[in-house]
Amino acid sequence: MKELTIQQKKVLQCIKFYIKKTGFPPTRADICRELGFKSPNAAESHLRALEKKGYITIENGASRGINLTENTAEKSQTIPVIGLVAAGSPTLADENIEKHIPYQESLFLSDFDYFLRVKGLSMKDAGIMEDDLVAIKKTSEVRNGDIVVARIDDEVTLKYFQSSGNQIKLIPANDDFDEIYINKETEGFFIEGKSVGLIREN
Amino acid sequence: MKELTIQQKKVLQCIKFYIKKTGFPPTRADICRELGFKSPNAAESHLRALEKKGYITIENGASRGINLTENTAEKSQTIPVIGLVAAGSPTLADENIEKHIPYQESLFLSDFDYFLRVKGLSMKDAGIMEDDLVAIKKTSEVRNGDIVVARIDDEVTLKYFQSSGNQIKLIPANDDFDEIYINKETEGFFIEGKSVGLIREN
DNA sequence: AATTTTACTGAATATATATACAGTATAAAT
DNA sequence: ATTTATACTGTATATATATTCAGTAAAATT
Repeated sequence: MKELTIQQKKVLQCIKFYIKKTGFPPTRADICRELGFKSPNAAESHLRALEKKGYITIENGASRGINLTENTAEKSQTIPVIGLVAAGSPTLADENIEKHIPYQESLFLSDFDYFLRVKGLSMKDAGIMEDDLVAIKKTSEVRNGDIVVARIDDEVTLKYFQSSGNQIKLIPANDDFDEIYINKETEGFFIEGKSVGLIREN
Repeated sequence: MKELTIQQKKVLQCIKFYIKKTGFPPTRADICRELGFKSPNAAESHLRALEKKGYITIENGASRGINLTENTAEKSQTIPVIGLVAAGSPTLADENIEKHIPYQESLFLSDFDYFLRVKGLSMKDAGIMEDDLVAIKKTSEVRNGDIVVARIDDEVTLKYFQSSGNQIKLIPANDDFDEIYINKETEGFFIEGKSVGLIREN
């Protein structure tokens, strides 16, 4: 979809906000009032631009006849589920995506970017079992004690994070597994994100 | 909320359908067209009746200024979260409800009735930790190996279910806890439901 | 260098729309 | 028995609203 200008984005935001607030779309005059325009034609032309770029549809002749396009309306988005394969990075590349599941805002306390399908039992004492879906927020800002998605070359794992200086410890929650020691500057080492929630489908 | 007449229900349904179809509420004339009325005042009076009964609000002077009330709009339903208190049944009585969280259809494989907030670690080896939310489907039809919500008098617990004949075993997933043996016909024993999923909010 | 797009003001207008008023008739509530 | 609510038709109208036309000016594209 074609990119919007800053001003067009403002108008689109204004429409969304107005619908959320009132339950019905704004008139040209309403948009002018909200954004400080002095002519209804300012709103009109922006609306036609948004229509041309596919963000809204306009029912000609109808009052408040603005309809947000499917892509535009943030109804219930979907979140990708990514398999935790031993070899291969958990990127959002299409070939790694197992499926999409409907996403509900405020499902967890923090927002997140994708679900990781857990393989193995290395985190079982943390209550993370095989086939669980762990909600991952993409970030490299993690604290000691966080459960993180760490990549070492092509290997991806879910572990407790513990650092002191340049030394990083990746700690499993299972006595049958060993801790991993690694240096911050090690080539091929990267923190993909951290766990902010979990779903078990049974 | 006050009951609606058949005709008023038709009008309300018409409004909902119109919004779903077009993205904005209908005019009086639109309602007349949909329902075969010949006077805009027919729609007008029905709208005022719906307003009076609290199903919609009307912004006076605004075109299409109809807004569905919170109860009326079937946005995303909410599911109650119930605390697993040692004494006290996990019924859906108001005093037991901790909060409501937004519900997304097909979040789990099966549908469910409420979330149970887990206290204690008696099921930790099953990956069920303190404060987890276990999705419970109300049913007494459970199979061996199911994780069930069992009530014994006023005590409510989450355990593995195992039965042979009249003998029932409630098995914890933690060596520090003991199995519970009980008879099917025991007074005060009841299977409230079974677990069909889990959410951890971190 | 010429054209298109963006980003408006300002005025004018046809029409879409809410809404009031005048009736008619039946059912329900007080 | 009387009032109120339901369920409309039919007419009328003030105004809310979309939309066109005439401009101005800067930025982006071709």
